Amino acid sequence: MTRPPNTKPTPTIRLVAQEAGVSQATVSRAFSQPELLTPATVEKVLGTALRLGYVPNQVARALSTGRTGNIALILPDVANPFFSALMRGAQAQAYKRGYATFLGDSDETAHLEDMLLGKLAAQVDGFVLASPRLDEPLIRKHAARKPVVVINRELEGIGRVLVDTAPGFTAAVGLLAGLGHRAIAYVGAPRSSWSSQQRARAVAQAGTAHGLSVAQVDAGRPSHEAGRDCVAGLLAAGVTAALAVDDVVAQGIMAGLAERGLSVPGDFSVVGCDDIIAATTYPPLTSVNARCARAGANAVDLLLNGFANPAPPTGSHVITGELVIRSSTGPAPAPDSRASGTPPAETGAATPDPSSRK
Amino acid sequence: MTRPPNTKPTPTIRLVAQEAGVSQATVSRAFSQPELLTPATVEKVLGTALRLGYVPNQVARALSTGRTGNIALILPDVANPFFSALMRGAQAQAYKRGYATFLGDSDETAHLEDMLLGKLAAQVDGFVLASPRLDEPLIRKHAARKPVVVINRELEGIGRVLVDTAPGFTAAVGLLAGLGHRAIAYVGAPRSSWSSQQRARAVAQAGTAHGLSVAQVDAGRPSHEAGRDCVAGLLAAGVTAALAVDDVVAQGIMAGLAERGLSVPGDFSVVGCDDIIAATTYPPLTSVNARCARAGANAVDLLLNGFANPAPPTGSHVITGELVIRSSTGPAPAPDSRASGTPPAETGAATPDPSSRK
DNA sequence: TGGGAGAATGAAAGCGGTTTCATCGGGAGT
DNA sequence: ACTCCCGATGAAACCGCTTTCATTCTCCCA
Repeated sequence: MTRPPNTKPTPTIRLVAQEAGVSQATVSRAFSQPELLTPATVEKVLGTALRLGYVPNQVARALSTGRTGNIALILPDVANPFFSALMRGAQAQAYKRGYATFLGDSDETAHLEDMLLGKLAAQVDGFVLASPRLDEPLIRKHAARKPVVVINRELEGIGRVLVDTAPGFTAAVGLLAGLGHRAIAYVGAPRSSWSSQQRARAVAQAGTAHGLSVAQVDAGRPSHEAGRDCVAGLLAAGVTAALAVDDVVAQGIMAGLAERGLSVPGDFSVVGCDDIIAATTYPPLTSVNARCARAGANAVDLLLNGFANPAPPTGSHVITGELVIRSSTGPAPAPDSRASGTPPAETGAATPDPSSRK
Repeated sequence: MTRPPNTKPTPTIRLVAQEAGVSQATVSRAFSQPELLTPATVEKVLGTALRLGYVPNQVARALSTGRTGNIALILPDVANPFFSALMRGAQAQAYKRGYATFLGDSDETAHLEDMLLGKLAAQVDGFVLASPRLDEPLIRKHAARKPVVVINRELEGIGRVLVDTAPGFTAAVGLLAGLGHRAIAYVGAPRSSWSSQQRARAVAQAGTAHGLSVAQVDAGRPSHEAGRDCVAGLLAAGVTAALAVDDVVAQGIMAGLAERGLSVPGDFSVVGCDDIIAATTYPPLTSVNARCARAGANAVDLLLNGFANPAPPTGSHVITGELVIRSSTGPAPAPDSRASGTPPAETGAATPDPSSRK
């Protein structure tokens, strides 16, 4: 039982009890249920505790009570802006409600996710699983042990927060149709992603409704590179606009277009999703706002509220993502003006930018 | 001792012991000191443990041993790509070495940082403090209780990882000087930031060495908006190139320039720092690589290695950031060619992009 | 004035591990 | 063949706190 280095012997409840001339139970109660004690006793105990610099040991308390005051947030990739934002919202909300947050990055792999869930289980009161890569039975196994709230995954009977970006994508397709585009593409992630599937479906349906031809492109792991690499395919397919699964891919597409001397939105329109980094490019990206931070905060609320009830959290909470129109979308190019290498329009299309004020 | 809701009785060491027909002590040893046991016994125990889904309870272990197997990572803003990347590296390294990671976002405030340190202290074996906003005495106070490693802060006697970007900035100034720029600017964050100070100094010194005039601009909290907003000032100051405290600000500057119809690098050169998101714009940003992920991983290593020693970690570990030349830097514009709104050069300057392969 | 109800407190049994110390066999040395 | 010693395992104490249950002690009311 070697103590870790650099740790001054911390005063324990026993010492305080001795010093104050009461029992350990009384000291304990002075901290957790003072209403059971005489005000005088409470004062005496708290006084000596303060004098001794005593602070209740959270670990011991957790072992005894079974509640840790911690939650864990597991997500596929911290470096992805969507998850960073989500994490920020979640962590802040947890802190606000008195909980500390473990972070687990699964590096997009189901296996690591499983390991993290297992390792952390004893140290937390519940999990928030963002876009889990784990298969359903495994998720349910873990959910049976500890309360779990998932984000962006449809699992009946498990608490979940869903960011419904379908309306935003539908609106985006409508926007493009109105701008005269006749052939568009959706650039998605692998089908394991619930979000990407949902978005693909919305684009396909809206495309049909507007009489557009819709190409579906799978970019693989969503990254800037992936977006850039699929530009050749997009141009070959003859589309004049692309909707991407997220802003990172959308920016990749913009970079790929720029490399070829094509301007946005003059020659090609691009729509992203998440709206975290959409405003940081030039031209700023038209994007579907996913309210990531709010999704994180809501998930934490759902989880924490569930602690009070005997039953696990089970409701589903839907957040609707709306289209934010900026300057990466514009009128479809005339059929022959393409590939002429015209310089980018300086001010973008005449679409408003309702979010530039934020 | 009400258990939290929704908790199936987790298998304990006792159950495994019964099931495997051995004592608790043996089960414990099978996990923590298997070399004391017969290989056959170990196998038997681990087998039944696996079958039962037993995982050692970290909380109980922590109470007994005094070491939690956790560390905490405190940083000013999770959403900032620099810290996201750092976090990713830190978390991965901690996991690799068997530690779980608490995340604390201080929202750039010293007070929250202090609270987090206090709340988490009992649950972790040590802290990694990235770019702490806390004042020195308070940091030392916490460091006296638990091992602490700081990133990007110079505190004698406390373990620290410093990302030395000065050489990169010096090289960047040299590059700009070679390209014919005579008046440049450094766009920094408030002076509370060690990194920004260090960079400002490097730019000033290198500028003097090359006979350039160097303007110092304080952009406030480093953000895309801040970068965009300072463009007017930059142009008014008559500089033809700017070095920014980080890539986010650099991208803001690029956006501000684009809004005014100025092309990069045709009319103006921009250099960023961190190199996390530098390659995701068009033109891709020349940037000083800060090796964020490595900084995070190194900090964790420093902290964890310190656990073995009786004394707290105290060394300083320096990571040198090198300049990565991409396409946002080019020859200084001819004095009169400015503001003509020429389209961006399609391929950027003739500078190589050594990192485009990554 | 006696009997309870109830409030304040204490004793002690866990929570789920780790670790010391004792125990038990079984070669090796002579 | 008889110690001696060591390697493998078990029994039990302990980590610091919570909580049940028992114990006192008051105080109120019949």
